[in-house]
Amino acid sequence: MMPDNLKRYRKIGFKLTPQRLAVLEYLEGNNSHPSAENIFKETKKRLPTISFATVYNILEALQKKSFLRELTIDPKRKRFDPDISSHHHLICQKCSKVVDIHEQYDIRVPDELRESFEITGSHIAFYGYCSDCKKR
Amino acid sequence: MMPDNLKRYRKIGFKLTPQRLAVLEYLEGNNSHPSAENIFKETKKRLPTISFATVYNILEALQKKSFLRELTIDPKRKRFDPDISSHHHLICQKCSKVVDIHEQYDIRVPDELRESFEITGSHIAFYGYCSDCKKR
DNA sequence: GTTACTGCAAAGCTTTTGCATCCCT
DNA sequence: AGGGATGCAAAAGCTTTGCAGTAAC
Repeated sequence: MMPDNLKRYRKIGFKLTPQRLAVLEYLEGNNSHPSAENIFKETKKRLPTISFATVYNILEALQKKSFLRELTIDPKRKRFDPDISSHHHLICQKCSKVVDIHEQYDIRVPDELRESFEITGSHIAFYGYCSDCKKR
Repeated sequence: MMPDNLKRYRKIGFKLTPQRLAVLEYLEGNNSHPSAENIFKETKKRLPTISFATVYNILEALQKKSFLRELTIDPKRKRFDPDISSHHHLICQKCSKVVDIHEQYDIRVPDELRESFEITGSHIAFYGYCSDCKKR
């Protein structure tokens, strides 16, 4: 609970409740790409009364404020990423581990499509097997 | 029910039941990226007794035989694509319409990661608003 | 005749919602 | 003080499963 972070959290522009602080602190620098359940279970350790609905509320609020990104990369569930810088991901098809890929790729939508679609972003999903899983 | 297709369907190597034929024919050349519910409702028009469980069974069987691809691009539900050639997609963030992007992109995972991960594939998701939705 | 598939209903997960209470600002 | 956030429980999707009956090969 370093005061530096507190300062940043205030800038999000929403009420800083203990629940929100718990989620924010859990997400701080977290690159595990947790699911809502992961976040619920971990924050529950510090704040046993927190509810699932509150966690979902907080996650949605953080997304609206652009402090959190929802990943559509795991077929089983939504994953969340507090790193909102432009980057891509690699997911293990067996254990669902997700790792970051901070690499710049030159990907542009063909002009024909640009005319009809207004593009807002892009994301590359790489699929494979992590070191733990590839050895069967 | 053109005989040409029937021939191809036999090569899939599974029992050709009326339910499977209905799904296969619905998917034939279909580039609407339907959800399981779409597929269920459409095949039900021709085969009113078909059940949801059967549709899911068939979709899973087709994936195992590599005749169908499951898309993890719509946050709300799984989408299916009978086009198994390597290509990418663009999804409307408002109406969830998905369109194909058959364009070659040069995307490679950094070497460091290649060492630990065994890469099996990749997919680019572009996000935006389609012509119907961008005019509010 | 076998084996695999279907249909039904029920269950399993993940995510959302309504609402009374509470508490951050 | 007021408005927004929480917690609970219930519901709402989407997807999966078990199993008895059935049909494709």
